[in-house]
Amino acid sequence: MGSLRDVATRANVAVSTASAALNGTRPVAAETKRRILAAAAELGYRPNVLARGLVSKRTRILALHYPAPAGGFGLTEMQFATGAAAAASELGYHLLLSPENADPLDELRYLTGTGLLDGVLLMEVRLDDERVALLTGENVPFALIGRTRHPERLWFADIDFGRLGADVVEHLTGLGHRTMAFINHTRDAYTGDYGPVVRIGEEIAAAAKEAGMSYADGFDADTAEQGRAALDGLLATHPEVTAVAVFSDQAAVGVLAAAEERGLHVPGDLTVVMVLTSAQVASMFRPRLTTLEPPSLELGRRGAQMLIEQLADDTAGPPPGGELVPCRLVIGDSSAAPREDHKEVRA
Amino acid sequence: MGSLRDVATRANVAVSTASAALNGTRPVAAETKRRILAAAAELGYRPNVLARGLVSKRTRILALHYPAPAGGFGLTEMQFATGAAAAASELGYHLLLSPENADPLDELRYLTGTGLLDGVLLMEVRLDDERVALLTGENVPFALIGRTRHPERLWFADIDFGRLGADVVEHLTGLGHRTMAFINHTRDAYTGDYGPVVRIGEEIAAAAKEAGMSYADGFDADTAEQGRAALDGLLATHPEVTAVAVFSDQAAVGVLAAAEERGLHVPGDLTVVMVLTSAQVASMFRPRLTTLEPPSLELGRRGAQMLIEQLADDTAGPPPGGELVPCRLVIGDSSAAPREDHKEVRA
DNA sequence: GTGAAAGCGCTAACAT
DNA sequence: ATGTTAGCGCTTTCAC
Repeated sequence: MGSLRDVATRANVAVSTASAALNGTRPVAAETKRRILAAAAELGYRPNVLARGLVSKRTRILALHYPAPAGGFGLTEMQFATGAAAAASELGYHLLLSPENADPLDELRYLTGTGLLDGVLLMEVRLDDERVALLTGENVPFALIGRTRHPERLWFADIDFGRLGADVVEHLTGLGHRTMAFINHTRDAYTGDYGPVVRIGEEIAAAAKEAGMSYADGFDADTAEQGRAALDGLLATHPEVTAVAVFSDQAAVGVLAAAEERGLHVPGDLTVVMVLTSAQVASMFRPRLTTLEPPSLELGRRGAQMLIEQLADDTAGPPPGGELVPCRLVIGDSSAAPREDHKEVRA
Repeated sequence: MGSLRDVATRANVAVSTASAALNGTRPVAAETKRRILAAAAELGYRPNVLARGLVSKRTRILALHYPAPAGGFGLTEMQFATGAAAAASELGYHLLLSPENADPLDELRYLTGTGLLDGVLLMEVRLDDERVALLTGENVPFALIGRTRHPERLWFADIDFGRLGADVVEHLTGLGHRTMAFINHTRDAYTGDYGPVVRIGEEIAAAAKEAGMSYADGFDADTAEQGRAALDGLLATHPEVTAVAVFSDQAAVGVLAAAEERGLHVPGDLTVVMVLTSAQVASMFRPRLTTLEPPSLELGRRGAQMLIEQLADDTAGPPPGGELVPCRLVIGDSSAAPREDHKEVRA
């Protein structure tokens, strides 16, 4: 298929000269270079990345490592991969998918030792993710999509949860709401240590408090049935609530159903907004739900870019506070001003 | 980090013996082998895949090649990647994401010449996909997720569209419907040559005809607005229709909206079923839509498995007719028997 | 059953 | 500015 030697022979130069001409590693006379490039083109020469990597210790391959999708990935998670692959590709890198199997840590350690990778991008990062210690120990460059509890000295791209909380609250107060509730994902074994579930709850609560809104939470739900129960429970104890933010797509299905069963019109009687749901999915609900759409593609992109940046420049430390990417507010038909006579209606 | 040489030294054997012991390439005395394995374990030895690949010409790396997502990938497309990566991983292979950039064909040719890949998995295959000729010419093993117009001599995994058509029709006739319509994706520059859009239209029409149903199509839609218009147009010319199948998620939003505006109850007055939409998405509609869920993960898995199979056994030709995977019928709240007095109601 | 030696295709000193 | 020489870490003859 044509090796560098063939190119060199055809151009009447030494292999090292051909290499230099093709890579710009050292000066080559214009005429010589021309001959080499011509020979390479005629032969359809493509460098062997294995040979190159073996000696140069750089492969321009990154791995995206992710745990076994507990209950299947959603669109959001998948877009990390697409975004990261696109960014990597644009910068001349390749992205290897590295799903978790039987023994996650062992496999990751193994993979990083094979010389195949220049760095690793970690997805679905948990607050105390063990992969961080492992990669640090192995001295493998890495970056996170998401972040650990203490990401101060790490490269990471994550959602700007602070801003997300503020945006939700601002959207609602802007409409005139003075009281709201948040229905989070439940904290099971998986999500209990999963950053977004923890952070989002904290940040919305903080923003609501700061804005002087009355705030209710603790009615978490992952399924339609739980969502229905959540709204029932919520209205039983907090009948004054005029707006509710929901994290889980499925829970939102139940919330809307429960509202309808009670004769509550959305958004007339109750404003419903989603949080971290894609606009595409939010627009499938009826009414179309307002959502704060996660910047999934962008997070994937930024993660890959940061990792490559780090590879190019060893001296640079991670950006303080990482990269925080805001969500986009996409207003649907599910948010409106609260009724003036709200309390009377419910009474 | 420990090379094979280090292992050999530590075990007091030659490198070739260490290699043989680790790979089972040739008989090694039990005691010798024990020492070698022990040394490898103590050193935390991991073989260098670049060096190995350089000499053996096999890397156990596959690429998943996909065009730039026109309008963004949906969940379905993304799951091909997850499924393929999982299957590859289970069989000891790695999957490289290879998104299309500026010059798709050139890049694919380049990549296959770098010695990095054992084979390529093609996604979003078009009826006359040029990548097939290129890979055939380059003599690179490949498999398709989807298929071309003439896939007879190719390895491919695709949806069983024949069965899909039959399943849709059987579901509807089973409920008592005698007349139906299909709202396909529109055939723009992209989808006009895209297999599923073409095949699904043909197969549903054929199945309906075979079952003696009266059948209407030609009202295609990709967006909610087009979906609304499609139902309006459909009912204007075919008021007798009692059931409609829809391909596009977004179009379904419009179809449901248009039905409601006309005071048509779903499923009481009109049965609506989705085709090739995930149950997860279908369950977000209200009423929950019946759908024939595409076997996306499975297609990804089968594609990767076939490719690996092909790699292991050069002599075997592709399975005749490829692998056809059926969709799963997930019944929601949107399908029911047609009203007895249907014609009177509309009149 | 084991060892010595060659070489995969390339980059990176080191000469000239 | 160009050529020569050494490997990178491994698999694979070929001897013994």
